Amino acid sequence: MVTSTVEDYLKCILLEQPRGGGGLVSMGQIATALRVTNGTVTSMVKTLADSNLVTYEPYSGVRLTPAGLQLAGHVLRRHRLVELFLVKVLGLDWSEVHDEAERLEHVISERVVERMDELLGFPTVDPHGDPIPGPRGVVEEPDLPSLLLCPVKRRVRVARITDQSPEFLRLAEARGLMPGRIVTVSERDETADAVQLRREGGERISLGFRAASKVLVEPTS
Amino acid sequence: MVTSTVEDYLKCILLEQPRGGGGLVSMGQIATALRVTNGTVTSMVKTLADSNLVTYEPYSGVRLTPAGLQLAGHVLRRHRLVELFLVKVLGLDWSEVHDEAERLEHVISERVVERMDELLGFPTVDPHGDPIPGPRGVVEEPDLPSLLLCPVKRRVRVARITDQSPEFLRLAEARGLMPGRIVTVSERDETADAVQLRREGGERISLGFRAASKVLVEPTS
DNA sequence: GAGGTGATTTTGACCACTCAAAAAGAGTAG
DNA sequence: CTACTCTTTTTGAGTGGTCAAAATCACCTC
Repeated sequence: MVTSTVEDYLKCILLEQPRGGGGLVSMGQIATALRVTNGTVTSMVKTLADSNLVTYEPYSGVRLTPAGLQLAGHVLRRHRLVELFLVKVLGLDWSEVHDEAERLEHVISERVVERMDELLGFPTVDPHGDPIPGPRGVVEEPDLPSLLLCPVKRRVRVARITDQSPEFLRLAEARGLMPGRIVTVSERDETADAVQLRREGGERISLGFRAASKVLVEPTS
Repeated sequence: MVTSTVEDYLKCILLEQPRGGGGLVSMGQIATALRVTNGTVTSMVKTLADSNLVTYEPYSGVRLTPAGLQLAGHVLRRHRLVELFLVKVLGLDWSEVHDEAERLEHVISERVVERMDELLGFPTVDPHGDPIPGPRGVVEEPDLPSLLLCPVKRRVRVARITDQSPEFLRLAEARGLMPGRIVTVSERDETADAVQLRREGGERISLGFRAASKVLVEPTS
């Protein structure tokens, strides 16, 4: 039986694992992300390995097996679909849906997932711009630049916010930095640790480097 | 912390407890309903009593305290609202929503409950005709006669189906016995254990006593 | 190589929930 | 009152998940 704790570990490993899927995820990473002690992770990871959901190399880290990857992908699919559903259908704020989805992702059946998917028109991204894995649990995370790395003085479209905390999301919303919005980076000041933007319509926004790195963008077509 | 197991026990006691709320619920009743052994119930009930959610009289039974009643009422509210939501908004069949709601009732937040309630227009009954407790968790279960006890040759309205099993619900649907439908009991035959009905529109239906007792009706106004 | 530092693993314990089986109580028929 | 039955309670054990603290390992610096 796959418990919701197991699902949490798998999803966590999927999210922590470096792009491409080749790398190992350390116990400490998982422990931090899941707010659990190191020892707990070690023992849990062993049972995951016993179930062939991860390969575990002591003192080095874990990697998802194909089975683990698929399971994690399905959990992530449910999570992101639920987030979008809560925003679009139930009218919740995008800053409050993460925790809710964190619980719902473990209990909704495939039937319900299908219905939500249909009702939402088979969406590809959630309210934060995170890609929604397909029905087979496969995700592809496009490699987008952040406001810290994108070309200057070019119109770009906000594509994704990589910090799910309510605080940051509320800030992003207040600044008009939701997926789909068009902005232009007018200047970056290394020593001042500041990025200056202009929103379509003219409003000027200033962000620290740390915040700017959490806003991913794509070129306007 | 109120675990979902605790919620299950409380909801079960609420549903098993005789109308009016005065009576005691036995360990065996709970064990059967929850598909758990007697010993498990005894020990669990003790911890519920320690948390002041029930009063426990050894060898006799349990009764919900006001705190337990309120908690159970909230769980039931979530359960029934979710059932209706799944049918009305997600288009699931009324025969498949019970199990789904059984899990969802433990994880949805008050925010989500409020939104669902609003979206559904503050409904008072779920798809099976079961009354939905109010925001304070208070339920009142009207005392309705079944097809076994209602007046003969009088038009009555189907109000509630008291068997949540998919099999029975599918049967009821096939016979057109959903809440709101108008029927007339034309005859009851004690020895044949059969109840004959006529649906509005003329179609004749035959039910055994056991099945007939699961369909509650109210007089047409 | 020899330490030292930081991460990892092991150990022993605990909590919530569960079962199977044994013990004890309640109620009934004679 | 006795015997029998049915229910309830107790006991002992197991599972999944967790922690704190001790032991161990890997790696970097000298």
